[in-house]
Amino acid sequence: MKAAESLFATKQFHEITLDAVARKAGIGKGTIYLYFADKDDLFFQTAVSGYDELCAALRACAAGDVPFHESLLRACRQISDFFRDRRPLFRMIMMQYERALGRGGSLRERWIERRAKLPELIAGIIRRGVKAGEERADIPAHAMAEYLLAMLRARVTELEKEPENMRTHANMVDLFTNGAMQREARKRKTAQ
Amino acid sequence: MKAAESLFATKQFHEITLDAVARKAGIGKGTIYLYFADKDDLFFQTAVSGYDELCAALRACAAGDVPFHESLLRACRQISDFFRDRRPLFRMIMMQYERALGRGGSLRERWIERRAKLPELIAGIIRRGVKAGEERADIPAHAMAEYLLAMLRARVTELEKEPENMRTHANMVDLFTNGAMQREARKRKTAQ
Amino acid sequence: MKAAESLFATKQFHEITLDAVARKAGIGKGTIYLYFADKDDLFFQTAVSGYDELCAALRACAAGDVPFHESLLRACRQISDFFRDRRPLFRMIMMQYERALGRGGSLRERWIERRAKLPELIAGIIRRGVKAGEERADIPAHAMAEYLLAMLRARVTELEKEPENMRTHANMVDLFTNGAMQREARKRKTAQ
Amino acid sequence: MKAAESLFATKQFHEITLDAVARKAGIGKGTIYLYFADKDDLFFQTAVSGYDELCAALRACAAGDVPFHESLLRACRQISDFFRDRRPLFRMIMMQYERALGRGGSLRERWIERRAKLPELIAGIIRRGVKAGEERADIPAHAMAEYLLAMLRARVTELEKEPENMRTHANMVDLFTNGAMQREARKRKTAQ
DNA sequence: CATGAATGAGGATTCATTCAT
DNA sequence: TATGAATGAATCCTCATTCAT
Repeated sequence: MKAAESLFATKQFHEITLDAVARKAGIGKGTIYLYFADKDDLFFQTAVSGYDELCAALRACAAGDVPFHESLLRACRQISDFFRDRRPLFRMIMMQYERALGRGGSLRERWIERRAKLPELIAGIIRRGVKAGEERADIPAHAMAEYLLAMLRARVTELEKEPENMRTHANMVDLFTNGAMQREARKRKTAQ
Repeated sequence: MKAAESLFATKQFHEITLDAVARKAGIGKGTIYLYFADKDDLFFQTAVSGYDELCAALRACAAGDVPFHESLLRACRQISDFFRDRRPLFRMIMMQYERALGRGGSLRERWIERRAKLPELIAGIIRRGVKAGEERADIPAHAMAEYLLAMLRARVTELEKEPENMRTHANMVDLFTNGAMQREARKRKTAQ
Repeated sequence: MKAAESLFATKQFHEITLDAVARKAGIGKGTIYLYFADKDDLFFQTAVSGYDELCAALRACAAGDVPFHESLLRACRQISDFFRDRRPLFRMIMMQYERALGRGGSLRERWIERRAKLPELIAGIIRRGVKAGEERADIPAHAMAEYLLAMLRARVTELEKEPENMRTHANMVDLFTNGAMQREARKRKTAQ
Repeated sequence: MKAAESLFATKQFHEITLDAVARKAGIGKGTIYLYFADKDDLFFQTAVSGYDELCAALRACAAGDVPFHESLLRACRQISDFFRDRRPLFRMIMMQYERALGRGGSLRERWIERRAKLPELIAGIIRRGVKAGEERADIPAHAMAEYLLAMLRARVTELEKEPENMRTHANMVDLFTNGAMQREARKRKTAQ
């Protein structure tokens, strides 16, 4: 799986041969088929397993008894760092998502189910904020979680080339928390 | 290109044969090569062309002289509707992005350049808000644009199955504008 | 098909590569798949087509207005000669028969149906003999046909190495017609 | 060997994996190689061993002091019953024959030699008939044996689906003994 | 003796691409 | 300009065979 992941750094799924994977892993080609049903399965398992790693790490770090806002910030950092260090894995996960969208079948189901865990973790944190009366309750927590994750994704991909200080996590989470409107403008509106 | 796009609804790039494309398009297989350099090019052109369509439509609709906030909302609706109607195209664009990430080459450059146009359009709208003193200025407009687009993407994909009233555009834009914090909590904080 | 047939002279089905077939036929490997569904199909079609050739030839020669006994002898010669000249084809037909025995499916049906034609031709000749009161009627004509064909097969395979004069067609047909019992013995029995 | 034989009931040689054989036999895959040189050898030995069984059984039953004609009938029954109960073995033997035809090598020799035993046994019985003046002497006994065996084969395979009373052994042996010609016709001919 | 994980040569099959018509 | 038959490189996958345990 590590071999597959590392090769995904520079190539697309259909450009990676199992020959190459086996060579990189230092094992025989047939050996792959002892542990994976086929090429698809290898990539699916790799994505799933990496995803599970992230969730586990996140859960571990979210366990601490920290204030809600700090908790959210830490989770964002954790996720970002994870994908910064393992960019190919990030792409593999996106690929599985792509595949799940395009196609029916049990694979789709399995992935959808797996994928739900990360937003659920974030939603859990947000729910704490809602309970504490700090976060708005008119939007479902898991929807807000998805929006936050999407912003995170944008930070990692589209804003990748941006200077770091233009896209700090604090910055991003502040945008998520306080919104895009200027303070003064809000006061005016509230005053009306 | 239409044939390619429609086939992408249910298949991955490497599962779509040019035979199938030609059959669907009702033309000879060789004919494809009269208009496209190769398979990659066909898909690249298709994505680019669809993307340009969206940008053109967006520009047209953004041209009107509407208040900033309304403008933002309309743009979001436009983009969402476009991709709702042309989901495969959405996936093709994601794929080109994937590809651009993974690989160097002129294709990458060409795509990155093309892709910048949509966020730039949104950033344009946001800048109007900043100038009007309505939007915060501490985060670059194009970063905010990317964040907003990411949220939009989440709405189309991850939240697809959600009941419509949980994820209206108004709702989403409100989250983007006013943030996740509850009003009362904000008052308290401001008061401090 | 000719290439496949000729390669079958010295090799088993699973020892013949499509590479070899294509090379022998002087065509590209992919071309085979334009005309045959897969390797199995190539061999099936080849056997069927050869078999049809034999049947056609046999029908043509059986058309003449010759006395019954002579007719039978000629048919035997025709079949023997055909398979003598095309031994690999004979083996391919046996193989299809093997396959049809072992496995269900439409292939089995198709072959069984095809195969029936040759015995039916022979049975047709025998029936003429029965009608003329020359052949016994207590055994169905097509059963007798199968027995005769089996003897013919033995002549071509098991008795292949035998000196020709020990296994002439006249000889074999005489055995089939008059049986293995000695004349004198029969007289005795009849006399009883 | 039993596992190999039973798998041959529904599959061709090249469709049977040693994995399957080992699983069926309830032993490890490597164990096969302790007793057989390779896959070919396993199937060869299985065929040979089954063939030897048949010959042994036949010899045992032929030993009794029965009239010639009865002896022939019994032998036919014995062979038919044997193959009726062990159809896959029948196919394996045919396969070895096929292989022996197609290819040179010591395997071919070994098989040809082995195979000769069954016709030889039948020929032995027939020779008794010839000596007793009951069977014709103008065709070598072993050729007649081959013809009879071929008829037997036809009964088991081609005529398999036939109603039993159309293809009794008595019937078949009668055809072999007295021939296909009608009694009356023979009288006429003899009278001439 | 028995095992079964590991191997990698080997082969069927696919499909982007070409080119003669 | 359009075609689609022909191509063969490329690749997934199988499975007989080995060998360390």
